[in-house]
Amino acid sequence: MTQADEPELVKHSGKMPGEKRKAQILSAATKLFARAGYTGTSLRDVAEECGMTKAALYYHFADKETLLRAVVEYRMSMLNKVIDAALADIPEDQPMQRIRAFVRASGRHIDNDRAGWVVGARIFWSIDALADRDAVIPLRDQYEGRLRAEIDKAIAAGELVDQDSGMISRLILSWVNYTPRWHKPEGPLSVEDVVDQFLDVTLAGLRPR
Amino acid sequence: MTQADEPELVKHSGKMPGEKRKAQILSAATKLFARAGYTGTSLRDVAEECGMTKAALYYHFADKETLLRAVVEYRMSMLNKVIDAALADIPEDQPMQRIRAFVRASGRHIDNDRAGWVVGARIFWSIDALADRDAVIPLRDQYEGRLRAEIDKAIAAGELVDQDSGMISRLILSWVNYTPRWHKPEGPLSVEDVVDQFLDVTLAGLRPR
DNA sequence: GCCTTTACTTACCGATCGGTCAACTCGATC
DNA sequence: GATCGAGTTGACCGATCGGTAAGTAAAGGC
Repeated sequence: MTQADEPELVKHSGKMPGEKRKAQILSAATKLFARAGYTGTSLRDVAEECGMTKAALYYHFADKETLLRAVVEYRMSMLNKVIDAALADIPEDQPMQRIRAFVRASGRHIDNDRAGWVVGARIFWSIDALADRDAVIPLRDQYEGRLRAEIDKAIAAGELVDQDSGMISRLILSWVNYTPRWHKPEGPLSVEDVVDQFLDVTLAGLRPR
Repeated sequence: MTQADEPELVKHSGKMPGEKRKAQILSAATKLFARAGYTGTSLRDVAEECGMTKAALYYHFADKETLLRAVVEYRMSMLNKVIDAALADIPEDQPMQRIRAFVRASGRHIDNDRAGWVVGARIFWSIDALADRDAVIPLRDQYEGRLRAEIDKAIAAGELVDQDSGMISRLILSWVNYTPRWHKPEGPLSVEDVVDQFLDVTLAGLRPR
């Protein structure tokens, strides 16, 4: 599921069954795209990281853009699964608890898969010439919609001030998305810890008077 | 000072005095780096945008990295000037007002020079192979230090809860830096308006009980 | 034993990249 | 009007890019 969980996938030479190879390529591409950017990563780099030839990549993916899209689609669908699992435990009528679960699960996801997050949240959306984002946009909307729905419910229940829920969700997603830009994994606080603290401040600032 | 203020600089062919040409190149490079990224922008693109040849670029800048560094140094020093000017009007013993002035000036700066902000805040720091960031790091520290100093004063004065000022400044800079990622210039709210609203929420959440 | 499919390799393509160089233009200086 | 240097040009370099063509080793079904 995460980079850290797939150590056996790197640098494996020789033939591999298609699905396993595809997963390995996705993992390697995620890592390299996150490190050097999309245009800064060559397909030779990706192939070498997998212990294979560049030409073999084209057996599994049509071209470089398709590979990038596959990386992002995979990571975004994983994120949505994580969010769904986190919200499943919490009653529908507890929007404040569900907001916290959303934020914590997002932080945990970033802790588990930083490279995937970088590619999915930063790199993918900043490639100007990228054609056909159609498959990924619904995945992003699903993620953001989960949060916004809970904010709306919290406002309706009088647990948050009656402000535009779009603005509130963008405020929250700001520091969720920005944390890995400065956060160092080796520090005492995990990303999950940090966003939990930030949520305390933000929710306190949004409490109805 | 900003992209919008330099329309006469683009596509001017023929000879130009060195300083003016350099400013034009910086402006064009800023725009193109922001649009397509560093590796995604070729020096031919930059030269063409200026109405000159790629070879002529090398008369003004040693290489591509030097050009990027020059772009970022220029934009960061402009940002620090804007911040200094905004803080100059406000008494030293009013840290909360000074925090707001800092945030508003940052938002205004983003409104005025989005491309410069994108290159300076996003692209520059994500180029992994970039050597010698030494000239820019102090400029960034100066910017962030301005905010943190005011937060420390506000905490000491009992106007903010006694939490780690580094975390508080990172929380604030999160949504300041993240706003241009979703904000559309043609909308009703400017970046300055948005960060002003976000500051209301955040400061309310940090008020001592 | 044969044939198809899967997964891959070597060799190559044209385009473009960052960067270099000798030669040129042209206004200012004397 | 010769000189000089700032600014620029076009032609070129080796390297690398994304992508392709042709062929092959191994595995599985029949």
